[in-house]
Amino acid sequence: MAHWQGERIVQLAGSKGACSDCSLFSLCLPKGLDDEHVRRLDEILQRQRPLRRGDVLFREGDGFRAVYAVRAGALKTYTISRDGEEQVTGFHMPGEMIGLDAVSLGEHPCEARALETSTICEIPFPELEELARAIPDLQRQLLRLMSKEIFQDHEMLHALARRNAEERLAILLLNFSERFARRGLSATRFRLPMSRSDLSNYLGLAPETMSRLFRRFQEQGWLHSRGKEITLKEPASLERLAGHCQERPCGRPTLSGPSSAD
Amino acid sequence: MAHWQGERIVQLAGSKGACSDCSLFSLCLPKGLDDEHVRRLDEILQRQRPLRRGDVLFREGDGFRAVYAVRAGALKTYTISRDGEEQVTGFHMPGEMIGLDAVSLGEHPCEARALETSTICEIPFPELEELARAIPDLQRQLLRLMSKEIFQDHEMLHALARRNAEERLAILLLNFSERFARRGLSATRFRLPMSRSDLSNYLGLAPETMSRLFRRFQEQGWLHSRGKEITLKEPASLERLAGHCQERPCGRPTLSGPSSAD
DNA sequence: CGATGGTTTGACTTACCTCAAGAACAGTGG
DNA sequence: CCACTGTTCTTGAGGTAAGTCAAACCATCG
Repeated sequence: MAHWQGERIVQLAGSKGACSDCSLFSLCLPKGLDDEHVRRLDEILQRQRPLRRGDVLFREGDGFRAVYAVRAGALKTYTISRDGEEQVTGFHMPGEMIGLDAVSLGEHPCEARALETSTICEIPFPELEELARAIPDLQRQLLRLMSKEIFQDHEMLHALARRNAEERLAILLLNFSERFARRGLSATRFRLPMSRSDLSNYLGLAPETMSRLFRRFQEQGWLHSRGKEITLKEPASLERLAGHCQERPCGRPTLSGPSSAD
Repeated sequence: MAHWQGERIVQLAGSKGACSDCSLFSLCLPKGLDDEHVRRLDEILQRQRPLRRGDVLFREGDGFRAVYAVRAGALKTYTISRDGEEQVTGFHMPGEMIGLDAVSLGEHPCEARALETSTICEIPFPELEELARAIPDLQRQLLRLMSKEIFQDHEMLHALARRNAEERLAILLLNFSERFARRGLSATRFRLPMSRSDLSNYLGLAPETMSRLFRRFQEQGWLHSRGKEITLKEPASLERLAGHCQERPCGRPTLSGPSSAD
């Protein structure tokens, strides 16, 4: 499977400090690492890549060498079926991880593309594996991270298989709300970095349906949307809709994204 | 979340030898382990549980202590939403793994139930983690296993979001065909251990639709089905249907189940 | 500025769901 | 071995949520 090397981001920003907000790093800290470990972790987190909107981080079929942590911006990952059709498999916000689905095949089964100007940390996988062996907490964290992604995919399966369009959108909006809130941003006013068609694709709907849904939600007074800017005015109503989907009585995010913390 | 301890399978069959066909074990062997490692691996794979049709391996919310490898029989895993609705998240055949989605939460986010008389290996997770640290190949295998599950879930997302009912069934049938073949069984004649409603639930369809699909496929001469017994008569036709979904030109299983090998 | 691609809106179609009623099947106990 | 009973499966009729098509609208950007 050949790729256009031209479009690829080859340049690695060499210098600058480690991204201390990267998930693996921050997650390990609280567990208490000794200086030597911090230093080594720091070392492999050095490299950063700047991406502009539309830039490709990796293509389907690319050899798997590293996983990536989003520092700033946002990316989407998507598979491409033989007829060229895309299926968005996830949106990735700061602090979240990309590429874990490539470990088993040894190549990336999906493509990752920046939705806006983004910076990401490249974490070479062999080094990470090696280090995980030395640092039990890191190994555990890595396993947790992957496990969480499985768990979230299962919630998404549930949403796609059992929920109607309205419920899916409600789930998604609350999911993003929760992810923004976790980063210390507003849970009710935020900017969705992806297009409506990316959203609709992710939710297994037609773009037209997505558009109609936003209008309906707005008519109900549940939210205000102006382009990508969203203001949730009645989160409770959305929760009522999404509620059916929640696996637990309350509190736990229903469809929390591929975030790093757990 | 309280459970009926009564229905739980508490008894652990003590004695008998390790299950040498369990995925982790068999997967590590080819990589060449020394005797000591084999012995230790053997040790934690000792315990087996016999399950009868309908028996519950673990419930949603159960504390996470171990992962499980299917030795014989078949199980399904499913989440339960607040309104009591089930969503089947996977079918698990011999050599495949259950419970990896529980690592991050520390409790099982889904329920596992035997579809027929089954025996499974319980693999205590702390011991497994510990051993993975000592045996690099095992660590890698574990990461691969989880990565593969993510990858497969993404294929399933694609199927649910972008494929119609016929295509989904074709994909599923070929998937099972491939899984049976891998175990050395016939790829064209097999017995699906689950009910039509489990199948339909998994594929995000109504049971009635499933029934109609089987009839249609039979009318087309693509297969013969008598209850749970399936005979694929024109796999090529099914492949043509499912083909749209394949991520790669050919060869690779489209929606291969949570199997151990890769 | 015009070109391009994303978004909205409306009219129409359809794949799949729902409901309901039989038919086949699988246990269970006599 | 055969009724009996509760499931699961099948089949049909009819409804509807969401898709498709097509056109207008609107941002963004060279």
